[in-house]
Amino acid sequence: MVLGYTMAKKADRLEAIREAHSLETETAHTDRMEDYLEVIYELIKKKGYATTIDISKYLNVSSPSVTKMVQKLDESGHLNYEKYRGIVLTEKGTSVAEGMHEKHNLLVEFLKMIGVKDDIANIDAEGIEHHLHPETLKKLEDFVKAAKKNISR
Amino acid sequence: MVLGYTMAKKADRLEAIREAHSLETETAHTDRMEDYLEVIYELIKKKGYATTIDISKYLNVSSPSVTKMVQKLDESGHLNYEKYRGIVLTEKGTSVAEGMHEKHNLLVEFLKMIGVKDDIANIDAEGIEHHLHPETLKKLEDFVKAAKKNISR
DNA sequence: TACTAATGTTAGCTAGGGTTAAATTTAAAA
DNA sequence: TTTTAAATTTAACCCTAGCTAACATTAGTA
Ligand SMILES: [Mn+2]
Ligand SMILES: [Mn+2]
Ligand SMILES: [Mn+2]
Ligand SMILES: [Mn+2]
Repeated sequence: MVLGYTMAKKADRLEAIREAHSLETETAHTDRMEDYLEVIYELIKKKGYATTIDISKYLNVSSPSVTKMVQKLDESGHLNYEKYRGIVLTEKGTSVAEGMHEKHNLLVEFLKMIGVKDDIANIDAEGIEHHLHPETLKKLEDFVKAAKKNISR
Repeated sequence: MVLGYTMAKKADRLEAIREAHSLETETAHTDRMEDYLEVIYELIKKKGYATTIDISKYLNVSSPSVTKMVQKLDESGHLNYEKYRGIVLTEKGTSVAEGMHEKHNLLVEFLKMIGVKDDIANIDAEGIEHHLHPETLKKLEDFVKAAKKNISR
């Protein structure tokens, strides 16, 4: 059964929190970089290119903030940036962006499934998408898939 | 049925992202403040008091970082702080901390339910707990409650 | 082609949250 | 009660990510 689980003895909450906070981030990029990459990716997918102004519009930040972040993403190898000319995602940047897209997708799908309304599902997905362990992602996928199957039965 | 939902036409992802990023935070406290309050609350619950060193240990930060944040939390009215003496959570601080405790609880419970292992559930809960809309929280509660009922049937 | 409007970038500043090194204060031991 | 050790705080920094104002470039219009 999907929901077969056992109630573990309530382990020390503080130890769990300590464990959670003691992890070093191995990703080498920040949540905010992920947000920018996500938007750049969606813009390129939709219009073929991503302008400073469009990025700033969808992230609700000023254009200088976009320029600065784009320079940083160029430095970190997530995209190639030519001043005044344009942005191209690298393999690396595309991979991160696609990951965000999938996570966001999955989360919205799940949230809507349990009855959360569309706009709120998207708002929460935007926050949660940065904090999913691969294992969690996998289990959530399995769950959503199984739930879909049950519905269409 | 718990999982009755309809597949909405895939609305523009960019618009959804824009909507999500256009929200002003009405909470007046940061995610990090929430983390500190959570740990302080758990420490006091367990030992009766929360020292600088213990807080630093469970958040994996240096003691000066703790002192600084505690000063800020005093300023914001979440706790009363007496230099070198100690910390007492106010009504306001307690309320925030209890909220974190509940959200963390609920998330771990749900994640374990779908098969995520204990330690990873806690790690993800620690990240996600700051990004749950009240509506999402409610639906997740309902879901977990319903799932529990089904198991014990 | 010359001028103007739109777009993009740079400069300089802010706030949040973190660090290490150097005081202070409190607690423990002699 | 003095001396030493532990805990805490302050000082002086760092980095991320944001902003406004000013400047530079590109694109569109006359
Ligand atoms: Mn997203
Ligand atoms: Mn996001
Ligand atoms: Mn937590
Ligand atoms: Mn947390």
